[in-house]
Amino acid sequence: MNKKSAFRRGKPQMDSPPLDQMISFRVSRLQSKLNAQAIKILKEHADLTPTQWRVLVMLETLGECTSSEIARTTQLDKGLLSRTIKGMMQHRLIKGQPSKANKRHMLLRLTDAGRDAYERARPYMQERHELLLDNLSARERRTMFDLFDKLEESIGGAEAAAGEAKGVDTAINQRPPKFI
Amino acid sequence: MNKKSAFRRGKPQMDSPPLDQMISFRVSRLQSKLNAQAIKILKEHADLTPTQWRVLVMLETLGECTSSEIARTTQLDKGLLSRTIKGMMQHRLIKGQPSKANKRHMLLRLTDAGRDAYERARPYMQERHELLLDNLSARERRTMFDLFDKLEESIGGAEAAAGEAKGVDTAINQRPPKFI
DNA sequence: CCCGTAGTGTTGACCCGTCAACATTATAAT
DNA sequence: ATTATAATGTTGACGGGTCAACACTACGGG
Repeated sequence: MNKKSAFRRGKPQMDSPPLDQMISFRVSRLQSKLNAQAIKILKEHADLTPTQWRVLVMLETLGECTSSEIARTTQLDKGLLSRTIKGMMQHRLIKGQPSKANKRHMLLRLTDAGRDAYERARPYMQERHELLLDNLSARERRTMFDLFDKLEESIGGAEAAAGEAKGVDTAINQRPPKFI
Repeated sequence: MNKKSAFRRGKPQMDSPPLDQMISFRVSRLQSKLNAQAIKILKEHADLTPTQWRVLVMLETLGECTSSEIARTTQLDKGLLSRTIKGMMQHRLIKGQPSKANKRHMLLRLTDAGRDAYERARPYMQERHELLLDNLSARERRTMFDLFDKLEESIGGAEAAAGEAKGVDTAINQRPPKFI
């Protein structure tokens, strides 16, 4: 006997399958939709990818910085960033000059073309963001980022707690109590 | 002159760069972390991928259904589902028999091995979910799914509104049964 | 000064999710 | 019945993100 919830399959609309109440699944689906929307807007108005857009935002804000600074701030993968930056340089959206103070660093800056692309996309991205906010109550808006923070923190905490056995969190050799 | 916010770059931790206040970016980062956590748990305890896990959850709930039913309910891509289901059949986690009523349909059901895998992973996935909820206040918990719903709805609305310009609708979401 | 360690950025390999095209079958229209 | 249209599921192609290995540089302690 199944302890099914109150929905049954069939043609008519079914309400709230169990996955809909799982945070991870909802975040994943929401991300897909947001990402698809962003891809479309950015491609249409400035021929950018979301990651390129994020790099532009960071450079616009920081003025001049390195790849690792962006990686730390955004927590984006450094490999992804390396390729993205390489592509943006080939497209002349940014330029990089080696730092004489630190030979490992590549100091990145926007080109005029980069700032152009940013300014072409910005109003649409902003409008989209405000559209997202418009449908939220003031309270929901205030709660939202707290939720993001707390959820991310929970994951970090769980990671740390699980990895506490060993110094390194390579994470593969964590014996389950049983099974496997 | 830049209208920078009150954070400056440098070695010490910087607070709240502009991307941190963008919904799409935060959802994307949160999804990455949640997904990485799920991948780890599922691989360790049941050798499943997140998509496989979701199919198991749906089958456990629905009892018997078709790929398209899962696609409609979860809004997962039908191509992704097709491959996932094929893999799960090869691993004997599910079995499918062609429907005699509708030759296009493949009726899917859990095997014992599939139910086993589900039961091995379930307690850990549940524990993880409760851990996520534990750090949220009751009010935040109540607000969270409203936020998911409203944000997804905003995107759908924007898609429809923006899509009238061009015929194409990019649509991750398979159209839900029309009837409305 | 030297060596071990940590940080920076590049690259290759890999997997997953997305999209489009397609064959097949069901359904609706006339 | 015939035909057009929609739905189901498969497949190939592609892009993007993740991970690990690597080379190179900087730094700190002996």
